[in-house]
Amino acid sequence: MNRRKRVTTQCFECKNASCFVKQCSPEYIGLISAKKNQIKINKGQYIFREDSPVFGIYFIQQGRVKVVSSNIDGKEQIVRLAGDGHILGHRGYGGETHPVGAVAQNDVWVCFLDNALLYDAFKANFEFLYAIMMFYSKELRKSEQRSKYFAQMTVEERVIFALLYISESFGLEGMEGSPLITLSRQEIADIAATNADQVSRVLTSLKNREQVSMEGKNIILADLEGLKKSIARYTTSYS
Amino acid sequence: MNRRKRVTTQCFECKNASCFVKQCSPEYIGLISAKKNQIKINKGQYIFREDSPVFGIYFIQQGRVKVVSSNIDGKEQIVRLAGDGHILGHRGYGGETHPVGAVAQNDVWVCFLDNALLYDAFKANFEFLYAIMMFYSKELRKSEQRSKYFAQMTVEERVIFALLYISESFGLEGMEGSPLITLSRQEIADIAATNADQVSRVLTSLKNREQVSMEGKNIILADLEGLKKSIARYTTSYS
DNA sequence: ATGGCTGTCTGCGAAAACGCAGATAAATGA
DNA sequence: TCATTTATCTGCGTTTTCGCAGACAGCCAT
Repeated sequence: MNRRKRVTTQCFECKNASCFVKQCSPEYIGLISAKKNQIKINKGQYIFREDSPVFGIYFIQQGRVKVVSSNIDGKEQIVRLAGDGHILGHRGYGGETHPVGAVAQNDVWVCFLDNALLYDAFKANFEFLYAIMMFYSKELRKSEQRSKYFAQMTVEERVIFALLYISESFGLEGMEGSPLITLSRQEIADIAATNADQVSRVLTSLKNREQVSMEGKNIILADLEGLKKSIARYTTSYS
Repeated sequence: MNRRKRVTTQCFECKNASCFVKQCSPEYIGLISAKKNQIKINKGQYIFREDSPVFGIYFIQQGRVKVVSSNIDGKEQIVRLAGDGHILGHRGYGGETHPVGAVAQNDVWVCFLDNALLYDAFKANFEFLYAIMMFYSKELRKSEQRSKYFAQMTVEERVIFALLYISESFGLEGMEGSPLITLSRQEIADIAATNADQVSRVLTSLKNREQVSMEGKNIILADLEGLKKSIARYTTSYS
């Protein structure tokens, strides 16, 4: 279903410094370059779907991605936002199927490494495997921290958290350089674990307090510090 | 503060088959045996505290442990229950401090491997590092699955989930072989992300439906299948 | 411009969950 | 054993959150 296009960027000439593949030895970087599958996914398309079999892991070369997981009623929940240098599909690695799906938020270029290639690379490159393990460790910390926060926060606090998380993940700028959020009310709700109605209510309230302003239907975080302060009792990082 | 006692069980004579250390080469198992720190922690004592520095990882040889994380109001949340062969402190590995604390639920024996020993063992034993990475991957899946479920479930469903989780983690048996739960209302609440009052209410309701019965203040899951059925629309595993 | 489509906002009633406080039961120590 | 402490249960009023429905605004194609 995805419209996929083969392109050719060798890893050693890739400008993405944070890519995990860079942890491998030069010879292996060459091998991975040759064997990897570089794919372009158009905006709105799935990179992989929930419950699809796990063939390998994706490394984001460029683009913005949302990782989603749908619940019983078919409603979506956004588990994570990912950008350049991040990896995708690692949740499923070692399992049968992907517990989540990944959707391109704009045009995205990813490098796909299949299970066999990955296994060989892990075996031959301690630094690579170790870096990926550390990444998992960090992801686990963040995941549990987040579920701890969400269990305590009110809807308003969760929405503010979501806004800050989005701005930190995607880092867009609106007029006057303030952080800009282009996701829909529903998508914000999917992050904040609530519904679009509540997001609207919170936004109205934040508008009245002049902590956010609108640019069309996009949101500008006018008073970033004020927003951060209102959830500072929980945390200082939003990722 | 902990009352700790040195004992001496060599890894190769340890009956715990699922210990990750078994993934290492025979020579390394010997080395770890010699360098590890085997400790007994008495019931109720901390194995490590939240926010304490990370010196290494603990491997549970025998015993039951609850992993807790306290929130703003000082209330505790139980993140995980762990038993024989499980590891502790891995959440903090790679970070500065432990994001969680670990408390012995009964007398516990653990083997402590410090950071330097671990790093050497990882570097020299691909299978060991790979197994730990897979463990992280699985933990991440479970953590996110759980927070997804908890966002959707009602209080009653979360309490039932907690009961099933406890019985699966600690596997105790009461009279007639039915699963037995010895945790307090407050501890159950700490798992189900609610408070002790609500747990009481749910238990009363479950008693009326004859799905659970009491043995003193302990809980017997009289109708295990019925309980499972009532949350089957979410999941079939509770770990 | 016009009509239709989609996304957003907001008022209202209903449901869920909470917190408190008093009653009751169980466990502990002298 | 009895008294004291701790844990559990339950009723009630309050707060939070939700879901629905109608109003409104912006965007697109004709």
